[in-house]
Amino acid sequence: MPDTFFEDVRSLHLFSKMSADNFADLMRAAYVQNFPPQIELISEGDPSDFLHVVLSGEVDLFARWNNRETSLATLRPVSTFILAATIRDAPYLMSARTLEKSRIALIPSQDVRAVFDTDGDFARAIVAELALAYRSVVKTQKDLKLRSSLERLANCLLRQQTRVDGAEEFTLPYEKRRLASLLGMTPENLSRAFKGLQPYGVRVAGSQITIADRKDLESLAKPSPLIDDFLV
Amino acid sequence: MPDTFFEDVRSLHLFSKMSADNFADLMRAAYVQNFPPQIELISEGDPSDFLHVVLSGEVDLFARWNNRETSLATLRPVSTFILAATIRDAPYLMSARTLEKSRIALIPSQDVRAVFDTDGDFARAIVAELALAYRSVVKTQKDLKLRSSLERLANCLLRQQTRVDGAEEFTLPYEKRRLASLLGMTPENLSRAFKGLQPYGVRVAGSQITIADRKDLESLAKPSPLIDDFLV
DNA sequence: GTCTTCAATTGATATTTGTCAAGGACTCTC
DNA sequence: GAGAGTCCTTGACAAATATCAATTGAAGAC
Repeated sequence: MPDTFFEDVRSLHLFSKMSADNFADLMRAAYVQNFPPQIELISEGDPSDFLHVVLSGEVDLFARWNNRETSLATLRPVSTFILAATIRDAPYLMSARTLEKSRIALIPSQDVRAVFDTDGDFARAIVAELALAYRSVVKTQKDLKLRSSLERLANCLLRQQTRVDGAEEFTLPYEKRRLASLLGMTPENLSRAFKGLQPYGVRVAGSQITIADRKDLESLAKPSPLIDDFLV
Repeated sequence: MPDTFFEDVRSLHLFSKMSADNFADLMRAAYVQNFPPQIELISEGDPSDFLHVVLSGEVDLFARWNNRETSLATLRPVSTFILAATIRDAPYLMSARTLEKSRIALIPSQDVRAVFDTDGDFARAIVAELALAYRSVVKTQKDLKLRSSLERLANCLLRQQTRVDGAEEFTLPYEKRRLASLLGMTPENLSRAFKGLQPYGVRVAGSQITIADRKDLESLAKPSPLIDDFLV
């Protein structure tokens, strides 16, 4: 094995409580690969041969239909993806591409399923992970169906500000056109939405965002823990 | 216990493989209640005290924000709901109301979590259920973000036709305004969308739908197993 | 430095979707 | 069968969002 990515993987909630033996079993057939940016790691519809773990870099999950494309999530280290497909032994519903140079650990799906069948702790960890993922998608769906694009952007900025401990000024974690896609709008509309937030004290300079008065922005955004809080 | 709803519950994938003892434990504290139509069973934000099982009738899962409301799913017997909240001991993300007179079994969440911690089979069944639910929401999200409302309706009709074994004529399973909400549009727009499907051979009379030529409608809808197939 | 490239923005316009108000169709009750 | 209630539909209009084309702006290559 090139180096000890073991530690990184083991540190994930998903793997931290399982027995050492079972973890070793999982890691035996796993391997790590480095990918350049803009590589399509998996394509929707493919059989789910591997559970993926982002060790470094950044990965975009997206979906295509009828020549259209939309981003569904962005993954940063250390996190797994395509867990549900692996568990159900079903085809991927999303495609994934690297956004930057990334190290990805690949764990054969059949090993995951085998250990899952014998290790209760692992099964419980998977449950917790899936329940979290499920709730996260439900929140996104509420965001999409209940809010206008301006409101979605406002709440997205507030969430990001919370993530950086409330700093008045911060950097957008995504390219703007991908942010637009994540929020379910076009890049052009995102530009206009940023302008639409100026009256609420939002200043934009490149990817630098300044929120002059959080309360002011909240009066428009009306953030709700049942949509915007990651952990609830 | 009033009668043997045990059998109905036990027949669910979720409970069919767990040990008889553990199932009995779960059922000991469970009870069944009959509700009239239009009763709000649970409200988003409430603590998840019970795992619910629809034994008969019909239940609507919906969400509210800022005086707006949207339907997220409709449940028919026999199925559970609010599993993820129960598992994570987190507040409900959706509200639920009966649409008709319904019998609901209520299983205390703490019992579910307790058995889940000790019964590996139950934990694995929950994993399978959650993975399915997760994938189902992801598909809905793809539907919402990648398709126009006309395309969503077209695919919804094709899915329904598949559900009734391809019959040319069938009945809509929902009230139209709730269908509109499920599809993320207004009732007015749903009416217009039905008209927009006339050129593709869709005939509407009340809740009776006739699809003259499935191929024709598919040329517009472009259904994809990765969005429209329930089991994939 | 200049050039190239690509993302981001802007303006003009088209399409989609929502809103409001009115009317029609249906069921239910009495 | 008349009336009330509800859902659905329709039309006119308004708002939101997308599209297309052109321009600006910033980062890297040379």
